[in-house]
Amino acid sequence: MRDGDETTAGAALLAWYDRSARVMPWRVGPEARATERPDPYHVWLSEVMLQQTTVAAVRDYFRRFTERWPTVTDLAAAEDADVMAEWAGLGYYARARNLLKCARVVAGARGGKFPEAAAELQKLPGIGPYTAAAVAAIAFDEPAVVVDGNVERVVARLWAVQTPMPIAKPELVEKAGRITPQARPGDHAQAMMDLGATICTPRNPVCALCPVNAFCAAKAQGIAAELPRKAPKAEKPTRFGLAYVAVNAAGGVLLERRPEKGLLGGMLGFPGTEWGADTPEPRPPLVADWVELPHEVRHTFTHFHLRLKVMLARAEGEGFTPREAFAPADLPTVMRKVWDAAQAGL
DNA sequence: AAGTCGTGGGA
DNA sequence: TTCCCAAGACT
Repeated sequence: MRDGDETTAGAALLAWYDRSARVMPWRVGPEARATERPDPYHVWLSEVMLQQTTVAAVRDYFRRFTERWPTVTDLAAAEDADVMAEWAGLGYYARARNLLKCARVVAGARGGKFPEAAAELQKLPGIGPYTAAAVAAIAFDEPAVVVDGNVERVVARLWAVQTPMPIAKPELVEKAGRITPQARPGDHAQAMMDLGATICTPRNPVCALCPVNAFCAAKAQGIAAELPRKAPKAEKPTRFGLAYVAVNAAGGVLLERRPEKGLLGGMLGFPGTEWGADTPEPRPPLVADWVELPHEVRHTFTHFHLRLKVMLARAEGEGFTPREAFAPADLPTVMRKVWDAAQAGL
């Protein structure tokens, strides 16, 4: 990309977007774009769900949330447990806790209306630099500089930035600002992200189909696939633990609500040991005839692998969740795997 | 300011 | 199987 090309490249990108924007439940279609503004609640909700999460994974969650809670005021009035259960399986559960906090601020102090400026949006729980800029641009037409992983990659390639991530971040933000137009900033941001998701992909970018390939320094140098550069990742350790599945005669299940902070914070789970470097000592939640299941559960989190031995027993006692109040879909995935494993032993 | 925090799909 | 990683935020 050369100085002066920004306007031309931006126009080519928008033209491509008008042709081939992907259809998503939270987007206003091209036919209505001239007359209809996106619902800020929908934009915010989708952007929070999309943090570090693929479009394919988000779609059904977005539909269920908006069907169940059509407005931010409805969401603000929801029970915590219902929101956490609806979020179960999507991951990064702090997002759900902050989502609810944010909804309650907006529905309360702000009378149900989101602030329109990126600087104000960023003060709300769960809204960082990216999400604030994205909501301001898409919902409120502010020419905010929207920088996510896609934009970083596209910009690094357009300017052939060799600086490794995350050191290159400020430089990439500055360059992203150069191609951000005053008009249609929301469509521009979504165009950059669509481009990164479908053409300017991490591996095997399809430069031949790229609407801005004529301006791309990395393509000219034949190094598009190598950018952005990044430091090698640390190896993931393996942790070990025990999980206890107790079922009573009525089909009730022994579950516990995990602490608000930390891994799987605020979610339901089976009682168990800590997860450490070695197989821990047994620590059953109640006295029963525990049987170890033949297959352990394996699950990988962001920064460690987990192997869980699953202990199963039929037992009676206090604190069981009644059969009709328990849905496996309300559990985070690792706990749903434990439940699935237990089914084989029942 | 590095570490923490999920998951499912693709290569 | 294993690795990579996706529309990041929080501490």
